[in-house]
Amino acid sequence: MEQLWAAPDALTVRAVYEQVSTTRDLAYTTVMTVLDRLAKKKLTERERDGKAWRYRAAAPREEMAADLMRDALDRAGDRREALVRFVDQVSDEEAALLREALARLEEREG
Amino acid sequence: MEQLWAAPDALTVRAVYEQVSTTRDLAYTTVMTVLDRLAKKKLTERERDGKAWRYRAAAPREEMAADLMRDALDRAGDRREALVRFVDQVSDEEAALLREALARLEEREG
DNA sequence: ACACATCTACGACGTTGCGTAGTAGACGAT
DNA sequence: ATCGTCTACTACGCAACGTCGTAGATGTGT
Repeated sequence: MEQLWAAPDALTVRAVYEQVSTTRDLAYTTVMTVLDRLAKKKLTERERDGKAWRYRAAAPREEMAADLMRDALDRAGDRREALVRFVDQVSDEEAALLREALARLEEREG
Repeated sequence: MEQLWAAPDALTVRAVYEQVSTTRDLAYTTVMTVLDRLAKKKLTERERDGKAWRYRAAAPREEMAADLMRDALDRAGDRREALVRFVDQVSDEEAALLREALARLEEREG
């Protein structure tokens, strides 16, 4: 159900429901429950808008992916080894992106 | 239950059980079931040894971590963005390890 | 004021994965 | 024959998840 995050931001339940309805046949309440549960898990934030709530992804997809990568790395034991294996798996393009990201980091940190 | 992988390799159920018993109070059959389930999920391989099976981790902890990192990255949408965020989260030491791993990769690939 | 639509809150049900464990059956050793 | 050791199969409780229904509050049109 995470593809709700593909939408821009701060949507009302109704809006998400309409959106989702185009591809899946779900009840309005189902969408609501999911949104609520995600909010409870802090994966989503919500703010009042009159009677209704507006939900917004607490963090973009990319941040979530990064968090998951961190979690995975933390379970590794030998982080060096894990990182080596990771870059081994990665495509050339991704390796280039990684180098780029690291370069940018270095530059920022001085 | 994954800390069974801390052990070296190719252990019989009995051996794993003995090992685990030192820190946790589990039934022999419990260990067996867990091993069996892990085997079904291909996280472990087994080979006959007389009547019994010997189990071996299909991949070391670090490989598993690397796989998880890959999975996370694949769910990112914008991989560049995800990698940037990832290196942002990472400690200095880990960033260094990453650079090292990338350097090694480059060297190997030419 | 009343009916109707729209929301939220809360509970419920089935499925799945997991940790734990018991029982049954096979087989070798004593 | 009886034990001990193994595997295979089944089961139970629990949590998470996807799905949804019902109840109650509140706003809107006539």
